[in-house]
Amino acid sequence: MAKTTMSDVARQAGVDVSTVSRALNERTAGMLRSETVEKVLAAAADLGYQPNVLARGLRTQRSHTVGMVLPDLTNPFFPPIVRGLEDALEVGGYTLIVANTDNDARRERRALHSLVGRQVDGLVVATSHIDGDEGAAAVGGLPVVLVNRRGTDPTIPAVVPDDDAGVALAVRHLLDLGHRRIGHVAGPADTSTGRTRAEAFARITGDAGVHDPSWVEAAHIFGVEDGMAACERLLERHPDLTAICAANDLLAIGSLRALRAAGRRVPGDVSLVGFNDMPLVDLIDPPLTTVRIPQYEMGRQAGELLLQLLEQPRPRRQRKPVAVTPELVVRQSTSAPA
Amino acid sequence: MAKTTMSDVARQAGVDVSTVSRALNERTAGMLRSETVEKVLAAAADLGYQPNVLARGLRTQRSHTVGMVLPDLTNPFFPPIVRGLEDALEVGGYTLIVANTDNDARRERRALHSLVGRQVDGLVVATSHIDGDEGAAAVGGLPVVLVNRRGTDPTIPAVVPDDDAGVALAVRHLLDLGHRRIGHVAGPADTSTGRTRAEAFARITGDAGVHDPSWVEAAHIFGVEDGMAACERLLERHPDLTAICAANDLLAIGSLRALRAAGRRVPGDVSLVGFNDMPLVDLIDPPLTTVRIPQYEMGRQAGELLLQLLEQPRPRRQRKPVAVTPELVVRQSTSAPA
DNA sequence: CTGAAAGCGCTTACAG
DNA sequence: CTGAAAGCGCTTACAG
Repeated sequence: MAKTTMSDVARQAGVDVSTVSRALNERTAGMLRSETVEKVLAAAADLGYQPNVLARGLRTQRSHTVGMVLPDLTNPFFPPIVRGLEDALEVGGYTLIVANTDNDARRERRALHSLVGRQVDGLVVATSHIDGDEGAAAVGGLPVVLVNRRGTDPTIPAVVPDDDAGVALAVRHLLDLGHRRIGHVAGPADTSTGRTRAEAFARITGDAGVHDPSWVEAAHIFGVEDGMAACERLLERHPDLTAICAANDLLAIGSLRALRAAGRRVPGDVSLVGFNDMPLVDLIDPPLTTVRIPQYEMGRQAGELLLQLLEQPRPRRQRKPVAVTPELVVRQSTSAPA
Repeated sequence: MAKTTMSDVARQAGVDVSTVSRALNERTAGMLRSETVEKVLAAAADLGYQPNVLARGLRTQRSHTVGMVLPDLTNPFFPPIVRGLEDALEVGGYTLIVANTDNDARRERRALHSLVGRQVDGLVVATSHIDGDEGAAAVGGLPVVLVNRRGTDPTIPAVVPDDDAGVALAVRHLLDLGHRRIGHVAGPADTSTGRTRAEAFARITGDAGVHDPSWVEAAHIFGVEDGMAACERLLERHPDLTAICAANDLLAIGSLRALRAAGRRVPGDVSLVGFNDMPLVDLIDPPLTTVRIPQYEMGRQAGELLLQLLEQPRPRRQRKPVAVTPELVVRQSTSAPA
C-alpha cells in the first residue's frame, strides 16, 4: 500500500518521469503527442496516482498554502470569514492553515513563525496585537492581507467592515427611536475596530449634539465577561442612560447580563444594539438588534486580494482598505425610551 | 530577503550542512562536540534561520500535518473540537488542516483526496457520509480517528459522546418533571449519532413504559430548518405531546420555532431539551435545557489517540469507541407539564 | 516530441 | 566527531 509516485506511473506508461510530469500539467501537456498524454493519464488513473504536493512545492518554491492567524475559532464571528477565505483561495488551488492566538502576542508571534516554517505562500491576519509592519517583518516579505482590521502600513491591503457606516446605522436607529442618553460599550483601544467604532460613535453623537466622551467605556477584550464589566462601569457613571450601543455582539451580550443584573429590562428600560450579527444572536432573549457585517463576504474579498498578490506580485503600493457595507438588523432589543 | 537555508547557516558557521542538520536536531546533537553545536546555533540564530518543514517532510516521509474533515466550521459545535484537537496535536509537533464538506459526499471525497495529496500523516473524520472503511480505503491505510461518530470498522478508533447516557439524562429529566407524552426530534438516520440517540430514546422510553416508535421523527440533516419541519410533523401526529427531546441543539432551536409557530409556549405548554450545549444556547429565549457534550475534550482525546497511532504504528486491533461523559444542564426550557 | 540531468532543502547511512 | 554522497518526489532548462 505504499504511495504511488510519479516514477511508478512512468514505469507503467513506459516513459520518463519528466514526460509524466509534462503530461499531468495542463500547461505543458501541449508539448506532448496526444497519444503519449493519454497513455500517461491512463497509467496514472490506473494506479490511483496522486501527486505529492510537498515535493512539487519544494521544487517550485510555492507550497500553495496560505496561513491565517486569528484570535479564536471558537468566536462565532470567525468561521464564516474562514469559509469565505477558503472558497476564494480554492479557485487558485490554495489550502488554508488556521492558527489560533487567543489574543496573546507571544502566541501570535509563534504562530506566524510556525506558518512561515511551513512555507506558506501568503498570510491572512485577523489578529490585533501584532502590527502590520512588525508582522510583515516577521514574515519576510510574504504577501499579507489583513481582515477585520487595519494596519498602520498603508501598502498592506485590508478588508474591513465599514465601521463608520455601521456605527452610524446603530446610532441613527437609536436617535430615531427618540433616545438621547446613549452609552457606548467600546472594544479594546488597542484594536483598530475598537478604536474606529469608538471614534465614530463619539463623532456621530457629537454631531447630533448629544453628549460627551464620558459616555464611552472600553472593554479590554471583545468578550462577554469584559462587556459585562464595561457596562457596569458605564451604568455607574450614567445611571440614567436609556440605550447602549455595543462595539460587538459579545460585548452586547455582556451588557445584557449587566443590565439584567442591575434590574433593567431590555428594551423596556434600556435599548441595546450589537454589532456583527453573529450566528444565534437572533435567538437570544430578546432577539438582538444589531449591525450585520457580511463576514463570509469579507473573507472572500480578502481571499481574492491575496490571490492577486500571489499570482502577480506587483510592487507594493498604497491602497485604501476595502470596506464592506454593513446593514442594520432590527429585532427586539430596541424600542422607544419609556 | 530570500529565505535562509541550511547551507547559509553551514557557510556562516564554517561546517557542512549535515553538521548543521545534526546540531539543530535534539536527537543527533549529542554526536557533535558542544562547541560545534554552539557555533551552529549561533549562526542559525544570527541568520534567523527557520527550517523548511516541507523539505524535511519530503526526506523523512512525514509531513507532520494532520487533516480533518468536518461538515461545516460555521456550526458552533465544531470549533471547540478543532481547538482540542490542535492542542493535543501540537505537543507532537503536528499542524492541522481542516476541510469543510457541507455534508456532501462528493465534497467529502474530494477533501480527503486533497488532504492525502498534501501528504497528511493522519486524518480525523467528523463527517458522516463516508463510511470508515471507505474512508480508510480512500486514504491508503493512513491512521484515522473518528470524532463524534462511530464507524463500522471496529479497528478504527472513535471518540464519541456517550449518547446513551446523554439521552438517558434528558429523558430522565423529563420523566422526573412528570412528562409522559414525550416526542423525539431525531437526527438523520444515516448518521451514527442520529441513529444511536434515536435508539436510546426508544429504549429508555420503552423501558419506562411510556410509548411507541411513532413518537420519533427524524430530520434529514442536523439543522434548524430541518428540525422545524420534523417538529411540525411530530406535532401533527401527536398534538397532545408535552415535551420534546431533540437530538441536537440546532434541531431543538428548529423545534422551538415550530412550537412557537404552532402557538405553543416553551416551557409553558411544551418542555424542550436539546443536546450538545452549543455556545450561546444559554442566551436564547428561553435559555435551553440541554445535555452538554465536552467538545474540547472530545477533540483533545481524538488528538491524543491519533498521536499514539502516529508515533507507534501498531497492528490494528479492535477497540471500543472512547465515550466522553455528558452532563445535564438544566435551564429554562423545561418545567413540569401543565 | 521526449529523455537525461540537475536541483529544490533537507536527513541519514557511510566513510574516515 | 564531521564531511561527502545519495535520495525523498517532483519540475524544468538543456539536448537531441
